[in-house]
Amino acid sequence: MVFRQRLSASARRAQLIDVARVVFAKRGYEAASLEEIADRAKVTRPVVYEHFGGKEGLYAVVIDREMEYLVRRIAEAMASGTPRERIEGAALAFLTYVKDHPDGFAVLTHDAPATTAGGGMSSLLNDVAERVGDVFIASFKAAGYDPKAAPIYAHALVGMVTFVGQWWTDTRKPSVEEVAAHISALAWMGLRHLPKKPAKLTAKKA
Amino acid sequence: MVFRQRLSASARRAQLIDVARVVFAKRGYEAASLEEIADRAKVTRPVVYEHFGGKEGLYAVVIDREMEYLVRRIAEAMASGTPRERIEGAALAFLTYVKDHPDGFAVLTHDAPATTAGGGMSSLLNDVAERVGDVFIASFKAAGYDPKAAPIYAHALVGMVTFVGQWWTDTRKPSVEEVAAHISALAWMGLRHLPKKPAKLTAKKA
DNA sequence: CGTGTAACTTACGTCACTGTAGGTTATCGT
DNA sequence: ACGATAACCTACAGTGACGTAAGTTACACG
Repeated sequence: MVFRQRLSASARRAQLIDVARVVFAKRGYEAASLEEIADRAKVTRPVVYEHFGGKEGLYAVVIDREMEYLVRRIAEAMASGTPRERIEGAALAFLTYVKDHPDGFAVLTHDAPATTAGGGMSSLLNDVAERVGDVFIASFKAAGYDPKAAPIYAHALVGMVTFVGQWWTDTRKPSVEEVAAHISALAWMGLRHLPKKPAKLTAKKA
Repeated sequence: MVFRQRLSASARRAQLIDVARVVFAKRGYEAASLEEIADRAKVTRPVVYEHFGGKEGLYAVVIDREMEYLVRRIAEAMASGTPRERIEGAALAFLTYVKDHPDGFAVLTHDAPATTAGGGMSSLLNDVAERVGDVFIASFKAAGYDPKAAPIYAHALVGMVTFVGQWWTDTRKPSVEEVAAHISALAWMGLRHLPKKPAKLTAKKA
């Protein structure tokens, strides 16, 4: 006979969010079922409805938490330093997130539910790219580049690190520092001037 | 009273594939229903089962067709020329595909069904990146680079163009040639040596 | 030591979709 | 013109998930 522990509202809420993140990561939004989430939390479905109103509500909370965290980390990494250091820092921050929060990353890469009837599905990471784009616009103006091109580069960089992150999740072979060095070398120097062995960035504190 | 045209087996098959691509593009695999596909084709569900055995079978055919086409186009674009021309050609080929076959592209970017119980979901474009990686390994060896890093760059480039392609699908503002010029400039020269206005590649015949 | 409230469960109704069995109609070849 | 066959449809059974109503149990607090 298992002890069916009875948790406080906030504790159960937190636990459900954790469990939901895992399930959404594994199955994607559509294929995930509240049944599985409730089962894993050793609870029945009505509990989930009580706390989050339904599947969409729970998903929204998970997403919001994850986006918040990721964007904050990237923003911190790009807050100071030379342009090159910002790029490398952002790449490292992103890949570190991929390493330390694989489930969260998986949720962000999977399809979001089709909310608005009009368009298709939007990758959550598009939002991240847009925020990066805002940062780029300022830099582009300052450097005399066409600010209309900024979104292109922002999305390109986010796409780079996202795709590499997905690949790295499977292989896990080179360290994130090494991978980040390669990526930022590509982004900064280009294939034309690629160094034989990119120098790793010294790890940041915290 | 609408003429319920009776088609030959192969014609109906072709039509169903076309319709299915649109529906899978809009809804993603999980949320797509054979019901909607059959309705749009002015047919009832059993017809679909007769031809493809079910949802997975139909999806498999759509995917196979699309992958085949995309990979062929990229391979052609990377078949000859200087390294830089190959990069730019590949980017342009990819973006042209995005422009001319938005539904196919959407299908490829959406989640694939979780076939194997073990892992998560695999983006279809990972396969594309792997094939590009094979091409890169040869070039890397020839140029004296570590071939183990080749997959990183391959995935980075595919991710770049994929993400930008997704963004471009929404905005449709700069022409694909312009976008391809920006992307290949980034990939080749890097942010460090970015030109003020990347030169467009002359359009290829056919 | 009761008692009220928060946490949780059992039970139910509904819906959308899948997959299949068996019957119906158009159309092609002769 | 008329059968044979391919193309198609109606109808049904089953499944899994969503969402809700009403009842039950554990725990805090006077």
